[in-house]
Amino acid sequence: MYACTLDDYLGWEEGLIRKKVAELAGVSEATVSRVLNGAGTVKDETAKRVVDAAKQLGYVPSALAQRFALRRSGNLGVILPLLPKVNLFSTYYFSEVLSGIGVTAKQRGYDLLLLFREADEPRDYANLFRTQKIDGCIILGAQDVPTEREALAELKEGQHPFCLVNQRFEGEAFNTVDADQRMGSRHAARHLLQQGFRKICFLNGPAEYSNSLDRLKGYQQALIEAQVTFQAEHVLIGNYSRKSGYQQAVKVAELIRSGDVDAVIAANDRMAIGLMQGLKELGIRVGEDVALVGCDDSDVSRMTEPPLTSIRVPFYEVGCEAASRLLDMMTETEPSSPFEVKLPVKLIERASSKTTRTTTT
Amino acid sequence: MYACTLDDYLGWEEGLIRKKVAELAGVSEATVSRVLNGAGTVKDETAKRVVDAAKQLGYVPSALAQRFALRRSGNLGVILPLLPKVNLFSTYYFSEVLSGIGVTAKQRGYDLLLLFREADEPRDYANLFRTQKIDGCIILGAQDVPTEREALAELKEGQHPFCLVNQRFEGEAFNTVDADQRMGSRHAARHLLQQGFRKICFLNGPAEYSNSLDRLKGYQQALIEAQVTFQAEHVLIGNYSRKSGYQQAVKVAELIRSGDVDAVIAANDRMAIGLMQGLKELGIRVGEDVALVGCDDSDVSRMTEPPLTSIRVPFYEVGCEAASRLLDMMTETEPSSPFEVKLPVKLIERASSKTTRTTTT
DNA sequence: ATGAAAGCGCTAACAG
DNA sequence: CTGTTAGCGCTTTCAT
Repeated sequence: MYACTLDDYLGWEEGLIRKKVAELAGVSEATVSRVLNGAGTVKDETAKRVVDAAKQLGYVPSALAQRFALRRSGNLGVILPLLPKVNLFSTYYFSEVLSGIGVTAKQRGYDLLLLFREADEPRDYANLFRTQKIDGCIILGAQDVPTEREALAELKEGQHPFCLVNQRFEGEAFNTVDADQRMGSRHAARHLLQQGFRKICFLNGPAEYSNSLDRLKGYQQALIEAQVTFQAEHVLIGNYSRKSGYQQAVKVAELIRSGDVDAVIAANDRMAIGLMQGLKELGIRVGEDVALVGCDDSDVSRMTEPPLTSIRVPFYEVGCEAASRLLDMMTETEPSSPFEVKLPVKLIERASSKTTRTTTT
Repeated sequence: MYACTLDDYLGWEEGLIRKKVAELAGVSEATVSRVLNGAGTVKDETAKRVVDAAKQLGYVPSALAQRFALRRSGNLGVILPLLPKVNLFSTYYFSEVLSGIGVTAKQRGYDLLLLFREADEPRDYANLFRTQKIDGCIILGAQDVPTEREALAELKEGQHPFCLVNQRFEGEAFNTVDADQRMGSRHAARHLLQQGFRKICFLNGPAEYSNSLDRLKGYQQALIEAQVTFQAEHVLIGNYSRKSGYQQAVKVAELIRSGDVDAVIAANDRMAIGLMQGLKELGIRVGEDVALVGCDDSDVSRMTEPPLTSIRVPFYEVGCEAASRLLDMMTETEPSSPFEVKLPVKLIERASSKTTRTTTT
């Protein structure tokens, strides 16, 4: 439209369109602004003239100038770890959360600024606010390590609105949206217990992720509820990568062969799948010799053989919720109290956790 | 730092920091600007004083104001289809490309603005430039449909720098970075032919994606080179989803049973996996009764049983290349000619394409 | 209901 | 080498 305007071919400067619109509508530039923002009070008839003139000349206000004048970037920052090569996180997880955030932000007139955090890079989140690149931010893949805590404390200190996704920090009242991982692994363990498994091993992720601790707690809780004694040596640790699951297979295989273990819960699908492959190579059949449950219900859980029982987490909704809450907080005038949301999860039963056996040994 | 400054507690306005810095360093505000941008010529000694003063007061220039003054947003837009629910694209693909773009943009001082395109939404890419939200953009998941061609033509008409990833438009000289899909499926077909398979079926994606056509051509070319007659009924069409692969299994099974087909190439891994599952349910074993090759070498190709032979595409590098070329183009003064880059792919042989049979029927 | 004018924080001539 | 000054395009009082 703009490119085809007659005036455009006459060669006048870009910067003068606004004035042209005002002239064409027979009003001042201030009124053009008022109309296009729906702000102030303008007579319907003049408003119409302005809108028409703008359309005719193909005028669209510069978001850049608007935001500068308003001293708001209009951007919601999303900080996330660099994914490729290091496949500790599932791309499924990020895609879903990101989509949720994106759709919500868009609905509310915010743009998404994607900020990759490289592994070695200092976490200077506050600077993003100082430079006015973002008005608020959502942090994915945060870890409970000192540098992260410092960076977040600095954000809070500076009154910068931010929200963590899937990571809580003990002792700090940060805004958080999380899935109820504890309930998830509790369900998983219960599901196995109900089928008669009693020797359940737990392949967890690193303690830097609060999710790992939550899952462990849920597992322990279920055992206690079923009056099964918790055994520390039934807890193994991986790093959420497929490889780490694969490597633990040796250990798990031993436990199975010695009769110490008859079922396994893995803290995510990637490790579950690695474990499955490792066990298979060692001659142990998942779904027959041992039951297995994963976490995340990523798209690969349907693709394994046998299909993997898993905990479905509403990642898309987690993203929506985080963005929505954060934006609320950003648009409110009086400071609201920090939120800590937990979304429900669901056990999806598939063949990997259903053996024909009803009891063990 | 800023939050802890002594002056801060004295309650002066945010907006005056810059002046304070200038005063503290005993220079004008213009010199502060010069120093912080490394522009102009400033005596080393004064520069040092300015840097110190800025550090001491915790002053960081506002990117928002800078960009406004420079009339450049500093943003690289990335347009991509909304992923969740409709799983036609692999999240792996997007994560990799996006990471490549992100890292490259960051190195060159650009920020990434993520723009989700909802399915029903009009493709008004040009407006993003008019509003000065972005200075250039990369388009992922574009399709060869009239509305897309129009939107892109408008961009080109307006001289807006943009680059397509993994999609070319016949007859248009748009900037493109693509993988050599044609060579990929040619390799795939050759690989099968070399092992004695002669009845190779091709499960392709929709024609709206140039990749689909490229892959088909490579497949046909390999057949011709091996003097095997191409048969139109050996080409099936899915929509790149796992489900569509699954659904085609019935048809493929028939072809296999009737002895018309002994190997299959699927245009992506998702369909290959769906097909694999479908065939399995129909009692046909991939890697034994039929050979199968996928495309993308996504992370799931290693997780199937048997592992899936696939075409590895350097998606991360595709992202880097697209961003890099586009940024070059944006920073050059004289208009350069359009580029059309094709990155090499590689066949990754796994068990799904290696049967013990050496010939057929 | 509308116009005039002051600024948002920074850059970039242009002087000196 | 450095200070002065005039904008960048928009919003927003403050008058009228």
